[in-house]
Amino acid sequence: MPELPEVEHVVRALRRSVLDRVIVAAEIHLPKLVSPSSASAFSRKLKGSRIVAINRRGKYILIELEKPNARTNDPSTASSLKLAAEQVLIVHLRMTGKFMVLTPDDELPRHAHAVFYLDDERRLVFRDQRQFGIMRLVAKARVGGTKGISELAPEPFGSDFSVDYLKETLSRSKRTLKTLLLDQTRVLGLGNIYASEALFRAQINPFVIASDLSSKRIERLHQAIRDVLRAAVSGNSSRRLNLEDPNGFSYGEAFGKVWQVYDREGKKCFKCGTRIKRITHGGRSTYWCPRCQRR
DNA sequence: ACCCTCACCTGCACGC
DNA sequence: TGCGTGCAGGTGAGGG
Repeated sequence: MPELPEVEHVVRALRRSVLDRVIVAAEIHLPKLVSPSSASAFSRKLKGSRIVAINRRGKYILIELEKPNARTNDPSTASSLKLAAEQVLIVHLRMTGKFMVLTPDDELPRHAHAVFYLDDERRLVFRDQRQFGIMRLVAKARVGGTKGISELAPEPFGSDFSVDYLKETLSRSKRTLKTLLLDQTRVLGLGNIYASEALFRAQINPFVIASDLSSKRIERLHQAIRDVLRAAVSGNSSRRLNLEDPNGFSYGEAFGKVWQVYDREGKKCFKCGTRIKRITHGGRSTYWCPRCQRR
């Protein structure tokens, strides 16, 4: 149930463990994972592809693949490598998607919806208990135009995500801050945990209407968003995600970490001692300190 | 154009 | 023990 920092950790772990490997075969056990592509077409396209880069855009994982052109029995095309097809495997983990790497002796776990056989005998497995995760295969040149990715807000650590950008964005919305922070087309990278955490850090009430926020508070919120995400990305680097260790650190329990407000309903605010509140709307919980985050 | 509600799934913790 | 309910870190379709 990853937000941007957890996805970043998955990306780094994938790089450490499968970069430069060739996918010699692929099995898709849950057709809707790759819909609207068919499972067989998807597997066929992946087969023979080398993993040449692994990146992230928002919460999407982008696995760049190169597949040598199939017509290698033509002796006149000695330079067939130049014709390598560049594809990108786009993966979104949604709530429960996870990657793991299995050695030949390992048994396939439950909910293993995709299995990629690598050229070193290992298998890269995608598990997803709730089956919300998605995979798409697109030509490299078309990644930026892919629905879902093309609408994303600027990367939170990039210069495009400026105070001015946030001011402009908030000024045009009548939604509450909590809702707006979850909208990846406005502010990128936060999920339900870090949205609450960022608002606490900025000492701003989650139910304030976006366009009502003062300049001073917008600046605080901007800083808080970056601080919260940065802390989660770097704070966990001491414990690396290891896709090959089933008992190892997984991002779900990443952080034996204590949230400031998330999941702390009824507990004392670390700052002022007031009991943390929670309400649910639209099926999502929002946590806040009614004293530190007054309206 | 915007925003809200619901749907997509499985599994776990809880109360009766 | 079993069953019902609510909840879980994300998004997208569909409708107002």
